[in-house]
Amino acid sequence: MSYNPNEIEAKWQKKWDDEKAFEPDDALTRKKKYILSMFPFPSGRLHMGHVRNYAIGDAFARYYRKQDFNVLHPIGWDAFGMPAENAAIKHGKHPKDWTYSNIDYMRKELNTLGLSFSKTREFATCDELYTKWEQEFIIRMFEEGLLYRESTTVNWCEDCHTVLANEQVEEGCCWRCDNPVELKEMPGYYLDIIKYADDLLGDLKQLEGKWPNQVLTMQENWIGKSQGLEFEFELSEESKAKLGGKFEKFTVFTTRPDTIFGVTYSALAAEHPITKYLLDHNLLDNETAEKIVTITNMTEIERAKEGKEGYDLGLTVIHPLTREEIPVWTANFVLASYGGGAVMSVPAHDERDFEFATKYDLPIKRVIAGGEELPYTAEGTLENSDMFTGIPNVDAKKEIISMFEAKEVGKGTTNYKLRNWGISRQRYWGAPIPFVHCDDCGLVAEKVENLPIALPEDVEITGEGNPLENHPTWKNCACPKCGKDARRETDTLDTFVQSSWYQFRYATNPKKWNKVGIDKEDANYWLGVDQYIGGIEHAILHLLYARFFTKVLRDLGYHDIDEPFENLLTQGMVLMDGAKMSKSKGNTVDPDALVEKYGADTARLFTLFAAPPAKELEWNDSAVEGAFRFIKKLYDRKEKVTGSTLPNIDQSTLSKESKLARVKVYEALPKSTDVYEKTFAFNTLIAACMEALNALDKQDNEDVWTEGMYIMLNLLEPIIPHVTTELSEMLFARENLGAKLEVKEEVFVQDSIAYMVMIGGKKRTEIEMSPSASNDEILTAAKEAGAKWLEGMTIVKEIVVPNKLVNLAVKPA
RNA sequence: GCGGAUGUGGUGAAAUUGGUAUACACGCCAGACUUAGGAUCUGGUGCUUUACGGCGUGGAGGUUCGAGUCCUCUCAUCCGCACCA
Repeated sequence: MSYNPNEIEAKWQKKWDDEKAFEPDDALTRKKKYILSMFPFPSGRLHMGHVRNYAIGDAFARYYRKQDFNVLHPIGWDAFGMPAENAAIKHGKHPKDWTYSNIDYMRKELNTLGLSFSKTREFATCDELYTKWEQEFIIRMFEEGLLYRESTTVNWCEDCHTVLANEQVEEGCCWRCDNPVELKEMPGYYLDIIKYADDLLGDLKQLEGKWPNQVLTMQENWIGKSQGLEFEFELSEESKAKLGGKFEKFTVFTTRPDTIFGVTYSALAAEHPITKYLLDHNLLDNETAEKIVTITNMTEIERAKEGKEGYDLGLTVIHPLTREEIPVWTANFVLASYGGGAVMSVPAHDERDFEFATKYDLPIKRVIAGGEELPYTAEGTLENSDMFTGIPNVDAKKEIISMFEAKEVGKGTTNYKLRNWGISRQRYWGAPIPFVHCDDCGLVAEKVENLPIALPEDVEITGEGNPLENHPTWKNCACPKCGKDARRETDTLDTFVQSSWYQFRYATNPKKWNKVGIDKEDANYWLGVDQYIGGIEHAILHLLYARFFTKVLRDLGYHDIDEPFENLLTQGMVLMDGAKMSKSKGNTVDPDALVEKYGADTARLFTLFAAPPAKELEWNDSAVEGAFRFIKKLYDRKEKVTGSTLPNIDQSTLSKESKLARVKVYEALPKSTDVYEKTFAFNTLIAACMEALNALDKQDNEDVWTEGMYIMLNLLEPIIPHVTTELSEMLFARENLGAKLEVKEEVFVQDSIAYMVMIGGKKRTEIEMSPSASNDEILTAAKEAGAKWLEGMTIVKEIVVPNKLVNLAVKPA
């Protein structure tokens, strides 16, 4: 019978379902592995990126099950988000219906791939039961002061009609729709991720060697910790008067306190309160005021393109050490969002300040010796710095900070580039933020017993405004505190909140899902995820938020885990003709069609064979054919197997070809361990199996065939589970799939060993030696064989590498 | 600018970590079988040279008996961050 993938695959998928073959043990006693591929957004159809992601995860899960681990390998749906609303606008379908019907369809697609998911732990993040617990966490965070509401400048995407977190802005554009982001002043909810910045940064060390360096560095840069001095510039008496006595001073932050004697001006952001005051009270000439307003309306990216711009504000401050009067400017490169929106400017030792000072003819004062040219930003010794002159700048940093602290006019501080996480979205299809606005009590958290605060279903999704805001009655409620009429918050949570704790939800036994959000014992047993697999695009977004949530939930007592994902594998993209597959480019391959034509095993084999998982995978139709051919060949060779268990083979009776076949088979075996536990190079494991099959084909010993297939089917089961299980059942009653296989060293013992003979560093000839030959015998034979090349030469050095080669270093005699 | 990675046949890629470079697969070439072949099977396939040989892992040096692998410099490509004071 020839290979019929569809029949075989349907048969085993049903059997696995019936047997509930992939449910983890409820008893948390065995050693465990938690294997997780990032869950999909239910967009409607699976794409090849999903196939790759889940094929990799499934191989790990199946491998560790074979090693007797209690394996948790769950799947679910990251189900809230914009596309559901967009679909509603376009097709008039309710986001909820759209989402759940997509889930049903994609679940079927995943089923046809034969993935070994636990089916009892599946959930969608839009399930009300999931929302319920998430809202509880949010309320707890509010109670702990980790969550707050404030009105500030936010990133606004007009296309998506919502606010975006800093992490969701890529080169000034929306991460989802690529629309340029605008700045807007509006209230929002924030999680104090900065409070955890040090923890998030420090624990990256734990992940070294287990996460890709690239991701670790990206997170480190994103957190952007820098240490320096914070101090205050006191305004001159004249300036205080000009500002109506509203301001006495302002705070600046610098990482270069060692250059403080070189300060020749100070610069404020256009959004700085003092700049604002001057604008609001018409204290600037019209032209300057207009220009500053223009700057305020520009994004940071636009400002950067614009070049350095600034205006003298007509104010002065007193230098804290020299007591000199220094002019105050506003400058477009001073960021309102960092370090208080004000800087001390040292043009001699900072490139930006230098450029600015040169443009506006401001004084430049050198205070660090070294190099000819200014600005000089490297290390050196202080000059023109009063009592600190002559001190190396590295030491001066510390001394100057100490001096400020002693005088109580400043202090050493740490600043982060990381901004607090804005989690509110002005959209319908998300988890409602469980707060209430009361005229008397202010912002009040909903009572936990009232959770979940569910979305109303009778909404009109038009794309205009926030449907919750527009709903006639939903937002009316009683204040949880005083009982008076109050208004429900109509913002919903960022979808990244859901994906920040889903790994704990899977770990919680579904029997407890009604009672708890996260079960501590379950979480402590299953977490961290032993192998997490997903796209590099989440290097900062999801992976940073999930790390943050893990630490917060730990501190709130839900579990004791520090890091959610122990090992991270970032898979490469699937490409076609060098470009990412996408509907708009029309260069997609439909997984359904692929499975239909070749079967899931071929789809899986190809994606794992064509490139190592971290690299990009270039689609290649003929290579898919090649994968299919290999499986067919494997299937056809069932005829060669005569035994039904692992045979005992007398090595001495075998032909050279049979011996070689055994060597190839037993080389593939340890490769498997290596690949799953160290290198993740599935392509090399598959290649090793192909070599073994090729070598088996060159001989005809039945026992060697039986042994070879017994082992190979075991090794290939995590990759091509259907055909291997089918063959294993036919040939070995599935005994080999769970068998503990061990390398038989005698297989590698050779009758004779081929030594390469190198003379003068070049490969010249080969000699056959008995394994028992001494170094002297080998050398003698080598010299004899290489006599032709040794003529007229003196041997300087003789090297024998056991079982490998002889190298004779020579020079002309 | 800062940071991270990657450079090996026509292509995707290997190389037990310093020991026969190009395994495995795709493609290509030749042959077999076939009414036919875009099916299947067999063999070949780094470059160069008539040959002996020579040259080959982005480039240039170095260490070593021996370097894709280690060191120094350099070039190119990709990715991330980007006025963070």
